[in-house]
Amino acid sequence: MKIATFNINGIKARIEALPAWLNTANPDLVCLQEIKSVDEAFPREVFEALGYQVETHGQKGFNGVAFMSKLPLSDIRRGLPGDGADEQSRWIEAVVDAGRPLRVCGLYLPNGNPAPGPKYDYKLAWMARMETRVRDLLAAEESFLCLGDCNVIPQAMDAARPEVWATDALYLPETRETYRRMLNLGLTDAVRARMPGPGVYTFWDYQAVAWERNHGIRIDHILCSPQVADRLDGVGIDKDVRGGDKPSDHVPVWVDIAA
DNA sequence: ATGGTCGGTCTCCGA
Repeated sequence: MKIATFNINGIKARIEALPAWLNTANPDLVCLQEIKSVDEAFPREVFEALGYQVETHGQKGFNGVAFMSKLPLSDIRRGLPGDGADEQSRWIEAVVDAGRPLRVCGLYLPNGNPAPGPKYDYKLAWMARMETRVRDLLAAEESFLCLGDCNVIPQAMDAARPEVWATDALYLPETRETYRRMLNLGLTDAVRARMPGPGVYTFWDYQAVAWERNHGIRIDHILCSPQVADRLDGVGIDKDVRGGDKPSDHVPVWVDIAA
């Protein structure tokens, strides 16, 4: 079973590149971030025609997450628990039925810049809520994945030029400590486990010819529960997508899970 | 050399 994450940076802008990648990569399930669309305006027919069930959790203008799945989904939940006043669409969760149930959490962790400030406070509070959800799922001993744009550069080796990110919300010590504490509960970073760095990136800025100079960072992550880590058959980063026509600034990251 | 690029949108804000 192939499960992927892809920050598409706008569904309207990616209406050609996303189907092209789906046809080539053929994932069973993909978690999308930054759909930048309300649910009613999402062009679901395009993807249903390719055999995908589409489940969106959008909002106007910014953010927004979604699932596209060729396998049946159940228990679909929208929104990260823990703050009823949070109106940002950054979390979607479902159980995918592939012989045995696997819970999939698609996430778009807040960017947090500028730091310090209210946006950084929101990032840290959001991470605390995510940790609570992860603790609950671990306690239940469920098979689950958390995957998406985590907006965290875990280590210096995950940036081509770490010095540039020294004061950035994606790399501040408190960001990395908070993220690491969550992983240390028992989650496996699938890409790091199978692709030891340095030089493994998932994002290249549109600015400053970052792609041409390979000035990338690794911020799109797939975190596996212990039960899923045992079934990890392969991981990949579809880096070539960044060099295609009208690319997103992120590329797809995927895992292959044994049946 | 304090710039540069995208996407979505009440032409600036978020990344």
